[in-house]
Amino acid sequence: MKYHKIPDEAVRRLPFYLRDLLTLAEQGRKSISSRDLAGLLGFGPWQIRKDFCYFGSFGTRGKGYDIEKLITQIRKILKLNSVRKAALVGVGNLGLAVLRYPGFRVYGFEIAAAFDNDPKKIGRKIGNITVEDVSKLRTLKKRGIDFGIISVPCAAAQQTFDALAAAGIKGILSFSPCQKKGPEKVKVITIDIAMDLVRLPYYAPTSRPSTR
Amino acid sequence: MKYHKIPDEAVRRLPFYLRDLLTLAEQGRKSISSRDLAGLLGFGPWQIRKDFCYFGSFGTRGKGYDIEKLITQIRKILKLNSVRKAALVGVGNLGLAVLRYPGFRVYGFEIAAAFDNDPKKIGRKIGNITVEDVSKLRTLKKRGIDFGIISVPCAAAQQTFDALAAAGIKGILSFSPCQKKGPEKVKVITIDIAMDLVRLPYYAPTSRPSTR
DNA sequence: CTATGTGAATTTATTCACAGCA
DNA sequence: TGCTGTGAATAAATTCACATAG
Repeated sequence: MKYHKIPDEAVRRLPFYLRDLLTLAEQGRKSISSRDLAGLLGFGPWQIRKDFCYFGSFGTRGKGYDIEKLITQIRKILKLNSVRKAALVGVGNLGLAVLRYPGFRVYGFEIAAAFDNDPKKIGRKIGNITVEDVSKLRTLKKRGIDFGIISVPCAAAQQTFDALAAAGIKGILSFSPCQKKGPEKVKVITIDIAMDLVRLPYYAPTSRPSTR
Repeated sequence: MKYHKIPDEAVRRLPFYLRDLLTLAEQGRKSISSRDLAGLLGFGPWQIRKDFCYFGSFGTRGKGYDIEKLITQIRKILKLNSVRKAALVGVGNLGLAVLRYPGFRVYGFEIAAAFDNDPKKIGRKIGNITVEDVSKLRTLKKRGIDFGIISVPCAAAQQTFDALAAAGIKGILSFSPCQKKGPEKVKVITIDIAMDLVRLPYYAPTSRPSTR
């Protein structure tokens, strides 16, 4: 294998590979060919072989890919080989949904703390997490929490972002479009549900106004 | 302007343009140059001019783009020029967050109905929406609801998807990775929060295990 | 003289096609 | 023979550069 700058698109696909491979492993499946995996994911076998080839070569010719080995490799590439801890800021409905969602664990991710500025919420226990005051954010580094999730109202997003950055957080997943990034080395991924929802009508066939 | 097949990436960017343009309009701003808009969005002015050029030419040379006109145009392109209605299925924490989120209106989108299969939730009122039994999904078409949002547990995702498709829904935003698409003409956009969260460590600088 | 609109150039990503290993 | 690994070919998207309109 030669050196390649890894396409961002390939990195974006890795979690999806991991997701389906974990399901396969759970079902007791031991190995899979690029063709079959492609079938599950809905794109071509080339894509899969090409993507894996950017990172190394961990298949067996004539046989396919060993699922366990592949999972280990992708985890390593994504730096999920040891547990990653994230702090959630903003315990509203969305925050609660994230806190209660059990699905991060399987990827090696753990929501390890939750914060809010509402006294009525502080102290409340959700699962094994107790909601803390946002002023405690500075303790994150000490606690080995490197990632943050922002689910606060728009108006509070920028200051939350700044506080997380100041706390030494390395990456942030934000549900608010309202923090316009500062001059940071913090990786930010923003999910704005409206941006996706609003795109549906464009693709809808023969869309008619709902005014009938 | 000549005919162009519109790049999917350009379509994906349009809602973001719309978002920032709406903010500018709200601030009373009347026009903006591709350079300034690019500054807000974090990419180059070429991108913006190129994207708009795929759809027509609605700027004024030497002057910039008229914000109101641009908003109208983008709305038209995205087929958001009349109100679009969506039904939410699955009133859990995530569903509630979506129902309570006031931010879709400004794009011309309205959550017009909510469904669940839990008798304890059916009949409950959230804002001006009353939660209905999922068996009522077949009434959607009649009510002019063309889009669906799936926020049900994984196990129920496939049947929810099928029910929405059977109800004549044109597009679906799903928060579940568990509906593997059938042979449909329904456009599906899936958001899997884990897929984004899990990507953060890859980009994090000098990521160390949190095991110290 | 400013800022759009758009072909052309460049970069990036996808798809192909096949050599080579199990 | 079957399926991977990977250069080469193709397609797509981004960036440039400049003619052109206001």
